[in-house]
Amino acid sequence: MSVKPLPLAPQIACGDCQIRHRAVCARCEGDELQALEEIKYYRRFEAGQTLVWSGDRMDFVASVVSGIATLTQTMEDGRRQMVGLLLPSDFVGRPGRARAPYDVTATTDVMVCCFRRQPFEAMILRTPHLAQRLLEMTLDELDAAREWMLLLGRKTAREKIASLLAILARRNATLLSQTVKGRAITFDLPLTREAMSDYLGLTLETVSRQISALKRDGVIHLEGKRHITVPDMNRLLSEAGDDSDGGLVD
Amino acid sequence: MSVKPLPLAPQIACGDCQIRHRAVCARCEGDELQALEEIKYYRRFEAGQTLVWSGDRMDFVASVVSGIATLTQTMEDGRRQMVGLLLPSDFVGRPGRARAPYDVTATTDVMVCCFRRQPFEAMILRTPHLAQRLLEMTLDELDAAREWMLLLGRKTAREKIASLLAILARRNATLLSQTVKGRAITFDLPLTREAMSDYLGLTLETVSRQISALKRDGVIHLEGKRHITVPDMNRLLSEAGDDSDGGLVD
DNA sequence: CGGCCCATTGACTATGGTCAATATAAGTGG
DNA sequence: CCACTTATATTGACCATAGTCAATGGGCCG
Repeated sequence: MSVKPLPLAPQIACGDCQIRHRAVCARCEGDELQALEEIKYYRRFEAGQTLVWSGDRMDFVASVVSGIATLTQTMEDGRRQMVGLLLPSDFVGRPGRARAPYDVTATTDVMVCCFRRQPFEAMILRTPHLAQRLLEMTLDELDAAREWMLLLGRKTAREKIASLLAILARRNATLLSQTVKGRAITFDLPLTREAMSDYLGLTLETVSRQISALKRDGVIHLEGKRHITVPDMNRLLSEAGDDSDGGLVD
Repeated sequence: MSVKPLPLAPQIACGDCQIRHRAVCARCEGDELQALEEIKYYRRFEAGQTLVWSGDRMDFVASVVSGIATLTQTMEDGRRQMVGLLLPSDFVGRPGRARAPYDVTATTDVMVCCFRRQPFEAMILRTPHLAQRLLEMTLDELDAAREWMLLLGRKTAREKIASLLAILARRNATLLSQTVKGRAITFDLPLTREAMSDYLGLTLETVSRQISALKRDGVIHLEGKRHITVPDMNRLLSEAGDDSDGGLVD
């Protein structure tokens, strides 16, 4: 794996930032935003690079600005489980904790907005807006983790794949503010089969077989290995084992 | 199921409360504590009772004072997955959310300290200590949920059981401030085989078989159905698939 | 072209699930 | 007090789902 020097990350003003209104900083204005501006710096990572290794010292916390990263836990014998999927605006790291408990890996090219940990921790204590937003985001992550526990513990391989595809399709639809109802949805898989298997608690062979099966059954169409079309979102959702419109109404 | 009127829950002053220094209220003093005192009330539930049904309106948030409760998700066809185990000092409910996303069930007799939701939400906004403590607790829960994802996605049935027993043993040891190293540990299972299976993503038959297997292999001793002795904690931990002393050093 | 990575597919196996019988303990009511 | 019921747990026989191991295919890049 060749480690090329990365192009220096551009410094973006908070006011111009794409994730300004969804990230930890969402509720900060004026002085508060200025204070964040002073302790932040950007970093870029290429697809496949590891941002942090489990057990490493972390001197920053960060927001994902663009791209997708994953949190994974690894057992001694090599079994791996992804425990988080980080999308733009998601938060990495924990105030008050110096060591990373998971590997953080870029699955696409990723840009993060890092805040030096010490000043950020101090800021949390005196900036209620920051703590409140972080609380809200953490509660959302907890909900997502619990949804994932249901998937890992009780869903079949086919349902697991359908659930993942549904999440990606929904996310893509909201990004493009397409309507999900009715019309076909199209997107690119940002994950390899192996990453999907780590996420779903399956082997990559099972992932591959189930994707083929969903294709055979017309639930999805595939172009190449990564480009997916979902002709009928409700069909996909019912394959996922959720109530047919559960995730859409909300 | 006969629904007896429960004895009225006693009103305890915050100063006398067992969980005073571990619950959401831990960092509140003086006026803040007084404000909490004014919006709180206690409720008791018997083993087996449901505190809240998924989808119900919840007009309070709460701290578990004593006993054990569970959070479970249920699929339409009845498959169930426990997504949280609530021990004394743990928090139930989410500020800013009116409907419960999970069933909350008492597995032993339970006492909770409820805070009326509206005033509690208002208090979060103006009491940084409260928001900060809740953030910390939520981050801990998120870590626990992620640990659980590794278990659900990647561990074998035997490892799952050993992991659960290890958690219960450790918790019991800390409660009694016994040292975990060396000497044998003894405790009662607070969960039925079925609840264990819901927690572990297994069937109750598999739970039963694996407990029998651990007994046969001398990893645990059983008296009756519920009383467990762990002669060698390190043995149990290595059966759980964690590094042999991972959870102890900390 | 050759090598590498990612993905697919097949044959076989193993782990845990299903269905069913039986055991055990704790009530409940005659 | 004992028969009866009910809830909880154990065990066995069989089966299905997903895992393992291995061969093969298809892009992409040097």
